[in-house]
Amino acid sequence: MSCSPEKIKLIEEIGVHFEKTHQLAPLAARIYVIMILSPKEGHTFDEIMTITEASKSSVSTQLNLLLQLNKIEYFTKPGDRKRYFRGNKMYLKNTLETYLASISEEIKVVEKITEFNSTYNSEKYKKTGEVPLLFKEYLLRQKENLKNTIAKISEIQNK
Amino acid sequence: MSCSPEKIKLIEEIGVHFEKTHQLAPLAARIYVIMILSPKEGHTFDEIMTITEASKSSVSTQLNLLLQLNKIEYFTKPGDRKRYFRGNKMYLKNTLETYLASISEEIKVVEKITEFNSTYNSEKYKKTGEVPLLFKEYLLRQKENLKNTIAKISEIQNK
DNA sequence: TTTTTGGTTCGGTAACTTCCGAACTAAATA
DNA sequence: TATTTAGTTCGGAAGTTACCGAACCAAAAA
Repeated sequence: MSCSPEKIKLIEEIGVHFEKTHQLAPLAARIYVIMILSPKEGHTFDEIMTITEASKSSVSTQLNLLLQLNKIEYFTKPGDRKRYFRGNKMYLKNTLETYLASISEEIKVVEKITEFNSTYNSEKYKKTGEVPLLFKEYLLRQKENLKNTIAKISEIQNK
Repeated sequence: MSCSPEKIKLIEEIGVHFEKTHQLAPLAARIYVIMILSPKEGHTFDEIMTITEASKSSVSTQLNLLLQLNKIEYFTKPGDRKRYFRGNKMYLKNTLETYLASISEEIKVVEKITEFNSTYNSEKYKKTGEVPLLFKEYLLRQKENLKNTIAKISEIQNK
């Protein structure tokens, strides 16, 4: 059940990326990558320990965190006490929904900034006013793009 | 030169947001917000110390970091040794360019994941293949959206 | 009933981040 | 020439994060 050198390399590489994009601890990010790069049969707790070379307690904590965040899921087999972990089937949709939430946040922030500047720094705002507007329009287009994509994915996954 | 309660509230509120979205230390994030919410005349080193209630050394370090990151700039007045700090006129454009870089990164990551899964987990990939494709299309549309917005902003700012 | 399996929980620690104070510097002023 | 101004730089303290080992627990197996 050990990993090919190629997979090990990807786990580290994409792991670093996921630390920032998903705001996860290094170990959690690596586990998440393993789940995404693994077949539907999933991995057991022990396999994850071996692949990550991390301790039992750390694996337990981070697995439970990922479960709670809905990034991974597990299934069991009859007459087998072990849990088999894999990426949540909805993980890309969940990712997009997280993006949607943060875009909405960002739109609010931009609105607060432009509102403040247009009332308290009006002479500054007059000169640069168009740029914040273009920025906001960009954010709104992106929000639409996200909503449409989420809708399309829902359509596929609910059929 | 002290701040209105409204501005103080915004500095903290948007500051927390900027810590994550711009990957800045708390103090750096707050200084950046101050710059964005301030008139074109900018603020001096001492004013920033008073508003943030931070030490000289911390303000110095974080100001230089923000300058290096091109998020803020300063100007001087003849016969006045002080520097006047303000948000970089290009800060929204710079923000979008950072977004563009990370989108391009993300596209690469998604490509690596789908490539790996389609060769090593082909049976898994067959069932979920459409979703990663939609995801990638979403990223490409977003990249276009970003590039167009950056172009529009450049047009305004270079005129 | 004892042991093994498949974990969880807790206390601590090592490493990293963030900030501060004190000493320093270079230019301007007295 | 001495002092003030406008910062910079360095060593370290305090707080936070990420991980580990050891003790623990509940269910199943021996």
